Amino acid sequence: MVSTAGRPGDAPARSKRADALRNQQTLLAAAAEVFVTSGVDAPIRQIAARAGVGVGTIYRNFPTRADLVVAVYRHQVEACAEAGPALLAASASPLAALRQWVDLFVDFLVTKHGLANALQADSGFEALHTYFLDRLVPVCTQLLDAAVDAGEVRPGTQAYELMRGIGNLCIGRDGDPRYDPRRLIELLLQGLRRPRSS
Amino acid sequence: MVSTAGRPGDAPARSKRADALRNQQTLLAAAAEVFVTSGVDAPIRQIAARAGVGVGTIYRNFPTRADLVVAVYRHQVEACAEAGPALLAASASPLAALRQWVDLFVDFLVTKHGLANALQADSGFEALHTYFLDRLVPVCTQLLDAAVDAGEVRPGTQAYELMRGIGNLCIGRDGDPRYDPRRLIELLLQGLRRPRSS
DNA sequence: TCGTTAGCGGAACAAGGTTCCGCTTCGAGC
DNA sequence: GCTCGAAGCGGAACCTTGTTCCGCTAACGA
Repeated sequence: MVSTAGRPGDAPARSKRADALRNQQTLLAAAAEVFVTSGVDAPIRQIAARAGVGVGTIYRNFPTRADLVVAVYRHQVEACAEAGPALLAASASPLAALRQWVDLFVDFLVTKHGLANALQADSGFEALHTYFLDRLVPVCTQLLDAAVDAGEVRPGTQAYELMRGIGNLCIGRDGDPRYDPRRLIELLLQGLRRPRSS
Repeated sequence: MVSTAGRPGDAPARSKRADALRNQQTLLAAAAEVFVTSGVDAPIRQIAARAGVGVGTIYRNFPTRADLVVAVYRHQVEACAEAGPALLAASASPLAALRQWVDLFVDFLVTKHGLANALQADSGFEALHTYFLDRLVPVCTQLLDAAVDAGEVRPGTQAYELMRGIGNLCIGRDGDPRYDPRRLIELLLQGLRRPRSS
């Protein structure tokens, strides 16, 4: 059920046309965006349109929806992980970097929660989950520590706990205008700040 | 979102053609059967066909799928509750009655689990759940006690626990031939029997 | 530069949801 | 018992989405 395309890093056995590879990347990015705006149940056509490809191309690369969701998941974990240090280097302050990173992370959670649905009882889900933790907790820790070192954030919060809290805040929203997780998460981040005085 | 038709027992505000009322009952029974065999996501057409009505009739009575599922749920709880004493009176032994009742209960669980999905974050779900407990635990207790009194079943098991166990056994099966909850439940009931000797 | 073929787009088909309207039948009033 | 207004019905028609298939395009090895 899981895509047979190699894990990031290993060269595909051989032969794969350059445009096909490019398409796959475009597709992953487009799917990620559409998942965020329309959920993981978004019509295939919508994703195809966003990516500017035909639906056939999606089905060729990802025979089932679960394949696509898993691939996006990996892609997002990777992107999120790489974005951490990059944001830290580029941002004016570590807290700003953390905030931007959390924003990416929230987008990613849509896919993650959709994944849980799409895979249901499928095994291999746990493997993906530990992969996710192993990869992202250190990144979040790095951002958090930097913000603490810079004196922007009070010490004493664990990355795992923060990520889990954010994850839980993102549960169960479905376009309900009365519940916007991002608002709450912003509050959470505010709460993280080191008190002005003291 | 919940059907506006009155709860069992109260006369509808006024005027409701007899055939319409009859149809509604037929529909509930048909939907329950179809839910058992095809799950709560069964096509509307299939339910209409089973009931021998047009799809329009379903939409008129139950505008959304959730309405239908909720109505079937109530209907099933009621049927299950009423079947308890009836089976006890009609069966040769209390254990046989219990066994038949559990069979009804398992059918009902399909709807119940489907309901949880259909309603998701919808409130009112808890209300239905307590209604379910209040109504059925006493019935199950009665059957269980009768079987104990008849010496067919060892004492010491609580109805709530038994029902919950059965409920949990019914989770996550989806036509997988390798997992048939009814087989396990049968084992459970066997385990309930008073040891031959002693 | 050429030929092979991987890969592409999207038309065509399938399946299910939802709406709508002309016909049927109920049942209140007489 | 008969009449007639309208409640209620069935199912065709239409819409959305999933999935397959095939003729065309263009990448790339020779």
